[in-house]
Amino acid sequence: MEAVIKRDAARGRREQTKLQNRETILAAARKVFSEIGFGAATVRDIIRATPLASGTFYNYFKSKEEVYQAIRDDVALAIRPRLREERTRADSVEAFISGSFRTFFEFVSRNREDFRHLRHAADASRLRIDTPEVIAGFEELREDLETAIANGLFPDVDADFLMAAIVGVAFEISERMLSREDMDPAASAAFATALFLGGVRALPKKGG
Amino acid sequence: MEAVIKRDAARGRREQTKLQNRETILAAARKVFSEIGFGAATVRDIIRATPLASGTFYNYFKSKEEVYQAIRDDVALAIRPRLREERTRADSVEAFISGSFRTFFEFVSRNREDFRHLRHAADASRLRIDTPEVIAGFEELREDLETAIANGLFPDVDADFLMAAIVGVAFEISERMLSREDMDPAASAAFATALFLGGVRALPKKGG
Amino acid sequence: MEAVIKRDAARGRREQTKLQNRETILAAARKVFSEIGFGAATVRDIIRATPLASGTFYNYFKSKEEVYQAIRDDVALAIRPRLREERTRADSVEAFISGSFRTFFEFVSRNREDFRHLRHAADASRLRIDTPEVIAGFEELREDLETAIANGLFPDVDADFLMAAIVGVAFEISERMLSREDMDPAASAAFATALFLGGVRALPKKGG
Amino acid sequence: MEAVIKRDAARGRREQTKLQNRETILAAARKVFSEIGFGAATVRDIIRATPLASGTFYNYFKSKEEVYQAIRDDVALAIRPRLREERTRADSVEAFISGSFRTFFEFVSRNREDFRHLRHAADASRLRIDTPEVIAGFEELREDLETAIANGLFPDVDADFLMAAIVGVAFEISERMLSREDMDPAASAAFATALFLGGVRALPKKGG
DNA sequence: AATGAATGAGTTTTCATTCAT
DNA sequence: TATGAATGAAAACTCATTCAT
Repeated sequence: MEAVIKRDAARGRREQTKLQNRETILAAARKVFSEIGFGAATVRDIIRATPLASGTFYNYFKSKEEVYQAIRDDVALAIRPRLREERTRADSVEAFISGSFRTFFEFVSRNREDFRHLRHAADASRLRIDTPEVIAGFEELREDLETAIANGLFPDVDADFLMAAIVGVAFEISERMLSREDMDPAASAAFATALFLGGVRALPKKGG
Repeated sequence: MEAVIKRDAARGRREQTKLQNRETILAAARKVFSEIGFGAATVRDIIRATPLASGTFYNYFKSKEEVYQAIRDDVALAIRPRLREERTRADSVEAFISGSFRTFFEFVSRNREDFRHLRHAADASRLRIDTPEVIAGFEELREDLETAIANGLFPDVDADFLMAAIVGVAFEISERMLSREDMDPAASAAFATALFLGGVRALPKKGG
Repeated sequence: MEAVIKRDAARGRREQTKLQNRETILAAARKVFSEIGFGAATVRDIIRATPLASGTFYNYFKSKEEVYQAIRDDVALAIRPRLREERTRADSVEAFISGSFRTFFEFVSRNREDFRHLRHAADASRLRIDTPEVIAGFEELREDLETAIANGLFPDVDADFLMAAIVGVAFEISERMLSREDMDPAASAAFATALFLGGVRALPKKGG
Repeated sequence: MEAVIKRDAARGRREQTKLQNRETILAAARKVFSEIGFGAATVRDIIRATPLASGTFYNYFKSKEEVYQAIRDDVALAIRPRLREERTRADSVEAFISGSFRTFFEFVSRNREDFRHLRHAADASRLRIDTPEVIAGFEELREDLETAIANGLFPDVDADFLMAAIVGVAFEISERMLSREDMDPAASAAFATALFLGGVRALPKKGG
């Protein structure tokens, strides 16, 4: 009886197509990388975050490095069209900047649980981890900025530094936003947008 | 009396050796972290980069995390007074912003090895551990901003968000700067300053 | 169908190997504990007394403490049903007491290796870990005593204390018995039984 | 200034005579052995339970085995006269038995804190540890019994088994007693004494 | 004699990878 | 192809003991 039950469970798992197993591993890897970082992550960690057996991992990937590459590829494939669409829609610096921040802070706000756990990782420590997705997102942002500069939308500035500034402000303000009772993504976006469009003197007055 | 003097001399030498060993370990850790990243580094790697015995490591630190915190604290302790001085001297928004960024990027440039391990190509994860020293540095910035607002130097904006924006831009642009062959702290400071004073449209033209 | 049969056969063999490995480790641990004592024994000692690899130990047990508990549980599981049967059959105080002690000392005598490590000359410490199994055995004894009291078999005494007294005498006399060349469970049982039925003045004369 | 304070603290320690250091180490060892057992105890554990430096240990003892021997010697020296006195005073089986149990349970009751911590050692495990003192006490009890038998006070029974029975009952009932709200050493002693003088049928009725 | 940091051998534990089923 | 236990190399950590002061 018991054996039969066990066998059925096994079949259930087995009936996942190969593609599903691959996706299962990739999803687990994304989770693990975002939680403890690529360097500290072990193949065991990834397998443990999966219902699969350890040996199965090696049917799909040779190492965690290969998984990493696969995630980068997947993400790039999935994200590029959306970003391209947004980018072509922006017809001004204002639209580009405010659209980016609004989207980002709303995303953070909607997925607050995913972000918050990062802050409770180790006792007094804060971890900010660049998963393959995040890095790909950064690269995409730079490409978009370069395109915008080429199109005359932006002045001919250092796209790399500008990308860094946007990313830095986005992440740091997110953390502040997450620590507040009345999380307000619109206000956060307004603050960051004003800063990038006119500097500190253009910032909204407090409680205004 | 004589015995006391002797003992004190002994203690002096001993304490110095202790301090030197601590520095030896910290230096080795800085090297290892910057070479292979924090996540991938092991305590063994650190010990191996040292002439000391394995057990000796544990006389000074409990884990690589503790070493990391010590490095961060050292750095924060070194830069905080300089930043504070710069900001206290400032009599305009321009002086406050440009002084802060100039000091910060120059410090990062001069201590590039300590900062490089914050993010390394071989390791896709970025670890930012906020030790009490680091947090205190952030708080100092906020306090200075609040004082500047009270003094009418800055408009009455959200000091918490502004602090976050400054910190985010400083750290992210530092990383970009560190990854470049021709590290140019002055240019980095000019970029960040221009952004905070006038927004993207005030940014210096590339190669300008 | 065929595949299923094959798989089940495989599982059967695998499960058996697992069980055998577990037994191999437990046997090695019994040997090591009885030779050098529980406190002084290391996981390495246990592994070394085994043809298995070091990592294999950790597939079965987390620590030597866990091995110890497993041994205790095995023993308790083996003896509990016999004791219970003996006590349930008893129709007099004499039968209850003498049956319990006879069964216990005979069991100890037959499984002397499992019990010997409870206390060993080389180790001055005696460890008694009350796993759920062992505690359940004690509770069973108390329940049986309470039933016997309710049935008028025993006077209305403190069942908790009486249980403690029986357990204490059983374990301590076992240790003495195990340390003797001519282990004599019948004599041990006669001694304990006489004590519980008539006190020290009813004890058998030495060598009698 | 700080150095001076340190030096004074050092002098305070140094002014302990050699004998005091020896006693300090022995007391620490007794504590450690009773808490984690001789086998599991390390020299480090003993030093840690001391204000002394690690090297100092080796000025007094070569190993933990040597400490153990010293404790046994000390205890034997201190306890023998008292036991001899008690033994010579007892002029009947009743006096011997009831005196022993009364003394023991009162001792346990008065030192409940020392005994209770044994039960909270490891989560669900109970440890009973024979320190040198305890073992010496057992041996003394056996000698006393043998003397009593020789004097015709006790019948000619197996003194080793009788000692084991007394010890087992004393310890197990102590545990039960310690777990009760209304700890009553007199009642515990009465129970054990009645058992040893007349068997289960002579036990006091519950609540009587 | 007292100190306590250094040592490195030894123990504990984890991990990537293999392989029989 | 999936499974998951076995493996043993390597990492993490502890310890008894020494020795310069």
